Amino acid sequence: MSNEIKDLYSYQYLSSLSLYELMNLPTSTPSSYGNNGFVPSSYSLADCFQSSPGAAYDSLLHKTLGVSPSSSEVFNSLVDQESKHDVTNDVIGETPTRVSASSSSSEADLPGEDSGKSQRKRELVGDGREENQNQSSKKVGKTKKKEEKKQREPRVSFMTKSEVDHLEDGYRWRKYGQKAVKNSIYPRSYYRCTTQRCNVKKRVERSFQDPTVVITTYEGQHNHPLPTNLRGSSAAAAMYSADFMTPGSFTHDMFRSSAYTSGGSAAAALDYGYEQSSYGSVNANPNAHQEYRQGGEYELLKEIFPSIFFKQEP
DNA sequence: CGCTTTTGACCGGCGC
DNA sequence: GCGCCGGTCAAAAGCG
Repeated sequence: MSNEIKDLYSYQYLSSLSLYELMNLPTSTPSSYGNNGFVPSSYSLADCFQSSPGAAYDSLLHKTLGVSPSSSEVFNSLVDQESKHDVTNDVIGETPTRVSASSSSSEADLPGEDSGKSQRKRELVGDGREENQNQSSKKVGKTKKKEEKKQREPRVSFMTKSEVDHLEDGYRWRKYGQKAVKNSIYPRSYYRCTTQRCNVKKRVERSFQDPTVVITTYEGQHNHPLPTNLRGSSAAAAMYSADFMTPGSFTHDMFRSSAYTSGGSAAAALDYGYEQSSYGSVNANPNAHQEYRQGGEYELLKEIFPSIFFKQEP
């Protein structure tokens, strides 16, 4: 894990990138980039990645940083790294491979987190949640464990500039652990979705190199809509609910709304590690602090890769 | 009182 | 085999 963090820090961050800017990314390569700023109203980042994720990233870098060939290497190195991993495409559906999530591998950085030990506890106790986890980690044999690893839920990590560690994303989370992070003075917090039979997890940690940056990693897919009684942001809840009703209907306007609602921005990366993460800085509005993280990043990701974030009940 | 957070213990995986 | 590390558990404490 420490190596991954080092890798992450060695990557060049995207800077000054708002969601709105992301929305305006062209789908084509940088060479064809430059249509006088015209952007279709229904344009979405999902379109961008789905049509040509690599080109999208190149364009993104080109547009936001004013660089192209050298910074493209940043992305390429990510791709190379990712190509070593075992990507489960049936889980991620339409997710493009170059920015895809993986539900597996990462054996090195993430040892089986819900394997034998969880069962041990389950046998001793056993509440509703663990009963659910039982479904995914019932078998304990070594081969089963390996299979389990391969079937690990896809993970999505991204970085966000925020003053608060735990960002409001519309769902309710319960903290179940906190660990010191190696090579970092900031701890990592572990959260679980509080909804019954939903075992989505997320990890939150603050970047050691840039303390203004929060690294959030989601794992798993919610099997339920967003809670309507979202604390602190009924507007966000309404937006999320609408989003839930019409997955994939994300439009340019919605994106813009989301960006401004969240008061920030995020550039997402999918994988099981942080090495693919990049972030965009929030707009430099000193008065926007209280509006931080009303939700946005997660919804953004959910729109980009709906199959990862939302799993319909059978 | 019910829910959430804190925190030390514990476990499995992995590298040496 | 041993130690390190990431992840999880669960009792206790905190909070509204």
